[in-house]
Amino acid sequence: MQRTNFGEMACSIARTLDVIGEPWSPLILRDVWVGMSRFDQLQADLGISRKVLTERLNHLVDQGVLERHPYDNRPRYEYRLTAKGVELVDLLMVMVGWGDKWLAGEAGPPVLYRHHACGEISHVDLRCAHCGEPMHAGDIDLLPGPGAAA
Amino acid sequence: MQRTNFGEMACSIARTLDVIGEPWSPLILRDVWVGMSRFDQLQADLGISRKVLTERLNHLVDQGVLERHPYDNRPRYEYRLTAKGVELVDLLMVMVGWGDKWLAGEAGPPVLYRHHACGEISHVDLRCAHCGEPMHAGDIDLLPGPGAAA
DNA sequence: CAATTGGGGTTCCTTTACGGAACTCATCGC
DNA sequence: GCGATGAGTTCCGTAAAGGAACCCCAATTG
Repeated sequence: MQRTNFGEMACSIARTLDVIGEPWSPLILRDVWVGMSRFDQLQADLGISRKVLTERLNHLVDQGVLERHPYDNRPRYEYRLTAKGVELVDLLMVMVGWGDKWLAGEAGPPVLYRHHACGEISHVDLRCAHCGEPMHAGDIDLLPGPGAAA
Repeated sequence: MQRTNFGEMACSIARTLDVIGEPWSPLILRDVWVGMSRFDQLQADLGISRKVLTERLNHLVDQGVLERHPYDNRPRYEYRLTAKGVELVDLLMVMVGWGDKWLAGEAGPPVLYRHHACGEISHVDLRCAHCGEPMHAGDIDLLPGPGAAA
């Protein structure tokens, strides 16, 4: 398919896509997040080809998003989220929020979140890390940062 | 590529990927978000093949994420975000946040956000829509929802 | 009024990557 | 010793990305 390399672009969106933008990668993270951690489990749950699953897991491990943990004396491994990977779950949670709102249809959302702090069924909302007020597309100005392209 | 159809899965992540999971789609949304709206502009800025750009734009319009607006008497169009598309920008903002933190390196982030409400350079944080407390991977329990697979 | 330009796509061809099934390899438990 | 199990690898057919060339139409330009 001869895919363009997004990792070289001066854009954090493109760079993030270089890590998890390939087909299946977000779904693999989702499964690992909810506790599915072994090769055959993932393969069966996703219905992904074993070849592609191998490629994706290697890439995610290379990128420091997943870690391989031996769990037996044999060459058997579990995949776990690293700290870097755990923070990617934020992205998944936002995807879930958008998909629940715009794509779930009559049946409603497939999964609900209960928030530990308040005990309620809820979902995520984006806030400014500085002042705590809502922060969405129209609430910001974009400025060139230090890593901007020359 | 004979890609698996994510849209049929009972998972809001998979369904969202069905809308914007193909290569380039998030970058197209980014460009439209920052005001780049015409075919040739997008093509030149992204370096994407015209064929693929055509396919992606059609798909995003079909999915109700972008709208085509004529801007001349000739057949000339601008692409704009719909309400559904504007809310996808949340996803982009979270990707930026993660990429800035984990992938920007020495040079620092390529782009900065100034939040209108407080005037500060900031970034997004995920909060519970119900109680306003932080809401990340470890702060929730997952429960089956009404649209769960049988 | 013919020639050029520019936006917005098609068409065609080559290269890559996905899907699926079969196969390998090492180690247990029996 | 013998099948079962986990974790991959190999191989082939097909579909999708990349790239360049081409097309259509309206408005300038000379």
